[in-house]
Amino acid sequence: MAGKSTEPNWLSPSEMAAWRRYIVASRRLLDALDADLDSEDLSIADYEVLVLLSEAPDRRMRMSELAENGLVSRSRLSHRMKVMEKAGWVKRQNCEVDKRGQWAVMTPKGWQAIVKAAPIHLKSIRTRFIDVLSKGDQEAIAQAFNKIENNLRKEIIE
Amino acid sequence: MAGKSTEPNWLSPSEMAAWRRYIVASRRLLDALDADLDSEDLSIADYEVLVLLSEAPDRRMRMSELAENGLVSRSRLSHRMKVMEKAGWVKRQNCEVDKRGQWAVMTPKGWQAIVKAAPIHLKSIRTRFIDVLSKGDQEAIAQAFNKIENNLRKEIIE
DNA sequence: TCACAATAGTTGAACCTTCAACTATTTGGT
DNA sequence: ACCAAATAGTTGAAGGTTCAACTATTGTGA
Repeated sequence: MAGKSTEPNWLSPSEMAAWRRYIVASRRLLDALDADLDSEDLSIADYEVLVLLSEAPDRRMRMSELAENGLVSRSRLSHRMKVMEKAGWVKRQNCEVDKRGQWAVMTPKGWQAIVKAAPIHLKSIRTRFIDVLSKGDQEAIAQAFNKIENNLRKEIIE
Repeated sequence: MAGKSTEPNWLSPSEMAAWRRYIVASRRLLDALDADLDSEDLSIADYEVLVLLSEAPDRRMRMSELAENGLVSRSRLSHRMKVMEKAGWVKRQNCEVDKRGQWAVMTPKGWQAIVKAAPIHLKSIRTRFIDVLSKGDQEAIAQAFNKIENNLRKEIIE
């Protein structure tokens, strides 16, 4: 541990390359995926909420569980839910077991929306991500981001 | 090309793993990096604008060039600039050569802000990304995301 | 030179997200 | 049983982003 903690420990050129390419390409990629869903009037965020509900038993989930699995704040989900409810994709129901709670329930219309959007989004992921990469690339990414996530998770616990 | 175009071409488990880990870890990573800059009252977006300016000749750049290099819309940059100008980090100057144009100029205060924030952000990138990965991981990421970006770029031209 | 298209940049409105404060209910300790 | 703390969820305000419309200037071709 030589050197003052305030001295920047600059990235080497190859480290910088990895970081920069990751950041720049990721931003473009996400923008493209979002744009691909424009035709369905869905954002990626809303799409993901619908996917989570579609996979849940009875296509419903408690608000807080949905927020956690979707990696969004409760507040954000609450606001979003109001919009999605108005669009007719979901509705909310009181939870009998825990009277503080709410169920987020997917409606038939929500199901239709996701069934219609899924092939588009899937194709989008394929053409922009999966099909561009070799099997080896994919494995390397899975492994690398697994490490990154474990490392982040570790920090929360400490 | 067998099958109707509307039939989802589902991802295989290993493809899904690569995609999911990438998306989930990326979101967490970006959140963590943003949180690390909270102490400096900077968002990553603003930090990046300041870095671009700090590296430019005379620490100034035309608005449209700044927008393009920073991967943000002109409108967004314009709005952001107003806030950053109020914070004293940048100022705007008329461009004599092109009278439609504006220079975004970094102020000494802006320079100080970035000098102070850089070690923090760098350390953040190191501990959460670079140092977690092997040299091989880093190379694989650089290569993979290079492919992704080239593929995206290709599409724009077509 | 004139007219028309393209470019630089800004603006306001609509929309989305964050943050802190709030209500209501449940849990845990004594 | 009681009370304090924790949890579920919502809300409004403040701030950020997007979108389309707008002004001003520059480039281009006849």
